[in-house]
Amino acid sequence: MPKLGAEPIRKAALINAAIFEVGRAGSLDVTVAQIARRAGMSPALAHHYFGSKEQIFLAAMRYILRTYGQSVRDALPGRGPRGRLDAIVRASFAPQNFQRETVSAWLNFYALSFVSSDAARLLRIYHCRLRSNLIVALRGLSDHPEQTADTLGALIDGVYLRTVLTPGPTDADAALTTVLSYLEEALS
Amino acid sequence: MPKLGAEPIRKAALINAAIFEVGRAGSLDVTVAQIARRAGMSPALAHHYFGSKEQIFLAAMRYILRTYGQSVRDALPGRGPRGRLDAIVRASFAPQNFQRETVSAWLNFYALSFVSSDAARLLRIYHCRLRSNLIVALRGLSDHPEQTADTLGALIDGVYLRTVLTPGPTDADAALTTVLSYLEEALS
DNA sequence: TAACGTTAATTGAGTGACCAATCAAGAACA
DNA sequence: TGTTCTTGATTGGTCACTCAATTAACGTTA
Repeated sequence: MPKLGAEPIRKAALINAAIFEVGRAGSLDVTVAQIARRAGMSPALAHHYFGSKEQIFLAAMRYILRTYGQSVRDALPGRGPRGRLDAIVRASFAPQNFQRETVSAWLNFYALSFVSSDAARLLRIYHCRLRSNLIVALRGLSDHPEQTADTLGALIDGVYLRTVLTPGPTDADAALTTVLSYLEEALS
Repeated sequence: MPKLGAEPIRKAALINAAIFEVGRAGSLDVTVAQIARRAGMSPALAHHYFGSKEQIFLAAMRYILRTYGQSVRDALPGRGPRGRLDAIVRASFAPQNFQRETVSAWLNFYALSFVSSDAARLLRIYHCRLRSNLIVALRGLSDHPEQTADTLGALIDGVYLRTVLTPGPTDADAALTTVLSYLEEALS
């Protein structure tokens, strides 16, 4: 049933499936066959479009990064410095970015950066951008914007980690409260 | 060269090798052959003593947990509440517990808890114990000991994560400073 | 518009590599 | 002699990746 223009649709389906499967398994140890099956196609087709499993993972990582970056950018404009700060933090816990599978996949892609230099590059870019966004937003609010930014970044990662590890439904509100309370203390 | 009493020595060597290899690879995706080779023996012997790869991982996880718990206990006695708090935090960044490979292995064993219920059990016990240790130590120092304990726990995990991801030598001092500065702010 | 060649989409059936786990057997000690 | 230690060889299974073949859409041209 070959309809033309299947490529972007198939690729998107594979990326979603990869995020879901990695998130579900809690590790990168998922087979191309699993991903392809969830995306509703044969493993051969997945290889046809992406060439290798690593390329699927990298595309998924880029997708998550892009989605996150977009939701930060959407939330930024037209507020004071404190508003910008809030926006960044809130974006980290917004529903699109805080599904259990997404967060779990995200953490597992961290691990990919040990093996793949492409993944390491993506991650470094993301980290630097988040850090400089935070530092800019913190200027004038904190006495040591850089230290506060580093603490805040680490805290967000840690909360992600614990969210994934805690069984049951993810509680975005609790996570957000933890981080915002820290900010409240740090900026007063 | 069969000398008697090799079992504990061989097991210890395998546990060390497993931590090192998992830490180095940044994932649980290491073969029994790799672990055995680093420990200076054949893969068959590793299976002989541990039965399965999962058992090797679990033993390594227990070892890390025991070492950490011991260094906390060593540092606890004979101080005020604030001293106890410091002791717990400092133990987390003490040299035995803060080698890059150890921290990396530790984070990867987190992931094991998705797959292995034994690993999940170990992890839950550790988390509860750390949390209650922190809450007790925070009583009288913080207005909301539980919230502070959760934030502190997440922050430590996050700092671990970032330490592993940052290339170059691990900087225990910087990590410690980040966490202690947070405490300073939170308790004032 | 009908016939035809080109290209995209799709998969079943491999292939080769790797790996966890087993086993039988040898070697050294008590 | 029996027990512990040790390993080479083997097995069964899994998986990433390839290939050849099929099907259907599209463009072209007579």
